[in-house]
Amino acid sequence: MLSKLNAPQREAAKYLDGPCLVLAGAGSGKTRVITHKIAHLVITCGMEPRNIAAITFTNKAAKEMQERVAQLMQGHSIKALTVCTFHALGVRIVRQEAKLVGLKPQFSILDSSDIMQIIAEISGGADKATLKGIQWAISGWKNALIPPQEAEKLASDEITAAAAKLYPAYEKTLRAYQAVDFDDLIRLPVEIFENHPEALERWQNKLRYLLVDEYQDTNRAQYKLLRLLAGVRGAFTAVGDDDQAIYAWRGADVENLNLLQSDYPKLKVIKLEQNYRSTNRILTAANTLIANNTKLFEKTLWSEHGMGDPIRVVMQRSPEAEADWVAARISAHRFEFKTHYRDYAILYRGNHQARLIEQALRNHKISYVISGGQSFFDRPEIKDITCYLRLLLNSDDDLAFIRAITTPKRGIGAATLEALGNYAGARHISLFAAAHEEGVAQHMSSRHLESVREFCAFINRIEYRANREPAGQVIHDMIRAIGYETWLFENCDTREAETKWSNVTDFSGWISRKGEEDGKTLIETAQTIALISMLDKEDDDFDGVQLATLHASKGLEWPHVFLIGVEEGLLPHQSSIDNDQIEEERRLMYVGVTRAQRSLTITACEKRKAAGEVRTVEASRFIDELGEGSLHRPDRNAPASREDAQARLAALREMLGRS
DNA sequence: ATCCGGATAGTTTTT
DNA sequence: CTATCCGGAT
Repeated sequence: MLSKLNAPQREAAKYLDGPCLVLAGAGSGKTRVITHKIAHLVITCGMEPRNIAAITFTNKAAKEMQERVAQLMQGHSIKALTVCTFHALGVRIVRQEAKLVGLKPQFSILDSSDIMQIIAEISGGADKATLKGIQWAISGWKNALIPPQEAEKLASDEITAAAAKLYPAYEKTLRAYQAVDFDDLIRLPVEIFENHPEALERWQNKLRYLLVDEYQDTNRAQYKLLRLLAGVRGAFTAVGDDDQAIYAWRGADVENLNLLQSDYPKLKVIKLEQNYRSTNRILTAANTLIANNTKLFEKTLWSEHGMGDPIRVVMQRSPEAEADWVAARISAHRFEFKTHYRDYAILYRGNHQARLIEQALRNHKISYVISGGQSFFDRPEIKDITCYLRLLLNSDDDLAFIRAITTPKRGIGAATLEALGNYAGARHISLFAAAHEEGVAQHMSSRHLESVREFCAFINRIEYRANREPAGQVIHDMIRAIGYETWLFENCDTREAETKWSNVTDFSGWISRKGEEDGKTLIETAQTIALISMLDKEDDDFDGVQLATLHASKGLEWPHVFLIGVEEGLLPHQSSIDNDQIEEERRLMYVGVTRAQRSLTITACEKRKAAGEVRTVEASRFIDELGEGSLHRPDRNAPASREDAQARLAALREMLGRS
């Protein structure tokens, strides 16, 4: 079973005598260790899959893990195995134990735009930046398990003071809507387990072995949850890499690595240093770079892939020249080495850098894909539909009620909703419930009340069907009944409406399929969508150069990587220089460098526009920190090398051939 | 509802 | 400086 692992990997997969921390360097096969450990637990140790949970941070990682376990354990049913994100596990816990925290099992999960809306309402019209700051502060407190009373003491500036003041009202509003935010999905399980030992025991008994991926990204609340679930037995394996901790700014606490050691003195620490991804030249540079950080655990990556080519460091005059150079180089390189566009990635510090690159790639007729961007579920047309689903699940969800009842327009306007809202507020009930009461008739015209009640009756009818009939049929009928398609084409220009409508049909088709696969009703299917960020319709076979921020590149790899804008002020970013956060920036650089399998090209500009004026900028200190021995710095003024000349000729030929 | 002008910020982002 | 966002005015 474990024969395909190297020695430390095998040790990590087999070790079951207590808590285990696997320090898995970049490209060292951490997913392999996790999947093999699961297989080992089930096949060799006879453990039930239902008692094992593997926890990841992203849906993508969860999905990959699931596929790889399935592949590894063909012939074993792993249906009951838990492979999900922290938040998905949180949802399961809170849904099952909902009444312990005063929620109904079908509570709504609000996304960040819903939350902005709530904060805007309870703060009584602050500007957008302030709203964001407040949301940020409250989220931070929740992730650090700081209750409202304590938050007040911690408030240091105007915004955090405002946030602390609004925190209780914010919580109250969420509860009134029978809703939770993402942070609650971690915080509430912790609260449940701390206050209800019997619930904790139930879950400890169910999840007897835990595997945590990307452990360095955990925040306080997540660590607490892990510790509660693992209990005194400490039956868990945490896999992570302190050198790839790049999310401190959103609450991830590398200190959790230290805590693991102090909380579990018997912690077994296993290092994975053999890399299966990159050439030794790249690894040496990465090792040399990261040695500049003060470190908890020393690691030295090595591989059997030979020395490889030196890292190419190229200076350009301007960001425009840089973008053009990279595009030209990829074009030539692909032609010369008969590679595919998908073998290349261009990585950068900030999203704005993608613009020039996109332009240059278009000029060179190079196809590309940008990772990140707006998630499918954030699109307005999809939110319109999901609000109907939220309302079907939870009629107390006033945000969903308002959006659904006004989209498409059905003659219910602000005045009617305000009257309904006032009545509901006075009686401490939801808008939906208020519409059903007799008393509300005195606050609005019968014509308006009639429309509201008609809408509610419609929702009730759909809800009845959503609990019984196949998901696909009900959602299809619902979308048709509300006249969404017609409304789209009346309110957008044709092109836009077509795109939006196609997104809606994609969505409804996806719900259909999902419902069919799991043999579930619309109600049951709808419960699972809040946490899914993308429809997995990423075409793996699309041949395009990958554009990604360094953050988004973590966990991915490409044969040829271009790291652009490697300048003081950008990478490391100026604000990180100012705030003494160079080490995190260095880890970001480290992540970028270790994405490359065969070749790495680093570019920097001599001049860059900042705040309007063109400034002379310096190459990043991180370039020097890679070690001169790993680098090749072609002199811009020297005659082009034979290789370069050939490449250029090849590119030229290709362009001529195409046009 | 829609358009225009002024103000404002211009890291990283998943769930 | 410039893109975006918000608010005010039509």
